[in-house]
Amino acid sequence: MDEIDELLSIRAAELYYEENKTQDEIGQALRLTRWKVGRLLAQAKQRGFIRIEILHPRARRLPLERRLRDERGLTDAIVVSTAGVQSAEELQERTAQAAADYLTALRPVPRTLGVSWGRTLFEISQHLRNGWATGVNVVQINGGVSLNRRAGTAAATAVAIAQKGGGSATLLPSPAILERLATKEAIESDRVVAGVIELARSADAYLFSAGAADHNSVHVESGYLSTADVDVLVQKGAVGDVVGRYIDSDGNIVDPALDARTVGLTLDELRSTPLAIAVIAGTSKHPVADAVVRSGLCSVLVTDEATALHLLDG
Amino acid sequence: MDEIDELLSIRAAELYYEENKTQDEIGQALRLTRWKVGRLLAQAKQRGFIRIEILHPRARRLPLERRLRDERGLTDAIVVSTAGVQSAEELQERTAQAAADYLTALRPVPRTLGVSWGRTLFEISQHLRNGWATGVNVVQINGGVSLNRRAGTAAATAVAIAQKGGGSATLLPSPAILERLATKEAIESDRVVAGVIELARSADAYLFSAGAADHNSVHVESGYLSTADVDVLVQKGAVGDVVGRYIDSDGNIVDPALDARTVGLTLDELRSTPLAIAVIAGTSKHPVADAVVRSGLCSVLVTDEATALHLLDG
DNA sequence: TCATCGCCTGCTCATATGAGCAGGATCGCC
DNA sequence: GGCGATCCTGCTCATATGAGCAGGCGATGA
Repeated sequence: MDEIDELLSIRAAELYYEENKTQDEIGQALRLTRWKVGRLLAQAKQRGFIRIEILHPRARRLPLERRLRDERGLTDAIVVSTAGVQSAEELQERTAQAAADYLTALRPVPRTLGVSWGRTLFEISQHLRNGWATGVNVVQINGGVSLNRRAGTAAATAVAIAQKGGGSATLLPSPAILERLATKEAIESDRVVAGVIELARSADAYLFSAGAADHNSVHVESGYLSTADVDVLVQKGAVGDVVGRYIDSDGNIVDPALDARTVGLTLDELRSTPLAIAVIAGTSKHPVADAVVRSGLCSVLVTDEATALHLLDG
Repeated sequence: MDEIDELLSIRAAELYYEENKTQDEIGQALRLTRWKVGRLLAQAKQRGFIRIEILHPRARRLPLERRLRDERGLTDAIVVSTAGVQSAEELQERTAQAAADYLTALRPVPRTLGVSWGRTLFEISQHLRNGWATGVNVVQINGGVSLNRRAGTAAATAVAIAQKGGGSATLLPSPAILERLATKEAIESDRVVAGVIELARSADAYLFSAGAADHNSVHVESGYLSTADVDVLVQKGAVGDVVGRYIDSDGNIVDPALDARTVGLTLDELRSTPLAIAVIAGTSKHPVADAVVRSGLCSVLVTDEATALHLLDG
């Protein structure tokens, strides 16, 4: 296309999209046939001169979703738009809303849903509507008895999801990470705990997020890890955690000893489930999102536009 | 419209604009009739959920142009898009390009074109193509013999416009501002100078820019005014200058004594001409652009999107 | 309870747009 | 300069979209 056609296609686009003229009218104005105008418009679109954006907190990016499915082998993907987002909190909220929408629309409705806990999961629980499902039982898939004043959000999350879905919650009565391996093994052999974990293994679907490997982690906030612990993990290559287990950029466990002290479903168990829904948004989580998707930890990903682009770039 | 319809309209817009589905297909997917889909899309547009942008350096904003004509009484308006502009220079370039395009397309072709000088005018002269007109004579409308090393850009501007338009330039051989009123009157009574000014008065069209009242002014750079002089003018209410004459926000001369020492067409002469093309772009020129348009100093305005919005806001 | 109003729905018909094709101009290549 | 290949143009026809309208539905007030 030469420069004249390029300019004409811009003029045509202005008249078509901003002035709502018909291609025929544009043809008369620019002394072209209407077919030529149609072709100019098609070229303007194809060359990216025309940008159409859907500006709405609930808007999604279907082309990115398709690419994630096709190029990253996901069963499904939900990508929320970042257009007009002012803060990280807003992005988090949009993503949580989308995850809640996804759960609500999920068919067949899972009878048992395994959930992790954290800021993202809590927000999802808040965005679910009463009656989002009828009779969904929720089971925690990793340890979540908090050590400090934030105690209870893990439980509150699972309970809220269950109650709003007309079912009940089964909590995993255990810390996330234990100090000694022996204690962890003792807890896991407890009949109640073992039963919960067994139930968790049998869930129809799993919903979890991932944490970045930084000092803002809920594990630091909850007192399971110190900032120094996190620094060590990062040095060993950790990019973040999934259900309390820290992974490197290939999705491998960074510190097997630490992992052995972590209560809950293992990553391999998660990987082998047919419906694992990961909800991961925000710039700080790009590396861990990448690891999760590459190593097949989730079959469904709910994320934001920027993260999706990051995943597809590599 | 209730929330359900709002969400549906977003889903429909995604499928329509991002996935190129027909309204009928969308209807099947969302279990709606195609008419409902059409209405949802219309509402999404009307409520501003859909934003269509034309991304191109040469793109214009026809709705803003129309509003400037209708609401600000301009004969014509050219508004360049600011989408994707990185720097003030880029904006300046786009606007100069648009001014050059406007001149080239102008019908009837002016036989004599009066021009001012400055950075904007120089850039316009550079963007004009050889043969943009056949036989346009150019005449300077304000004094432009520079006092320092930048000497010659005023002349170069007029000459370039004339040469590329297949005509010749008539320069006004006088400084822009003289130190003493008597000198100014003496120069204006000189036969050559008087002849040039007479020719300038008879031009078919005028092309000029406006300067902001700040220390970056070409008058400071050229040595006609000191930064202190500018500060005084600003204190008296100056928002900028047109053909070397400083005006306040109502378009009135700020300092009549200074104005009397300024050589060239007066503002009232400019106001009474049928075709006065002002080219004004950039945030720093918003106040002076406002004054120029409000006081009827131009009949045609070439500007950028942000400036246009500023003009229409008030 | 019922009449009335106004909005919404799904239609018909007119118009706008896109797909595909045959002829012709243009370009490069010898 | 001649020749073929390629691209481009303007058409026909099929499809998609928008305007406008009649009927139905629910809300509202007597």
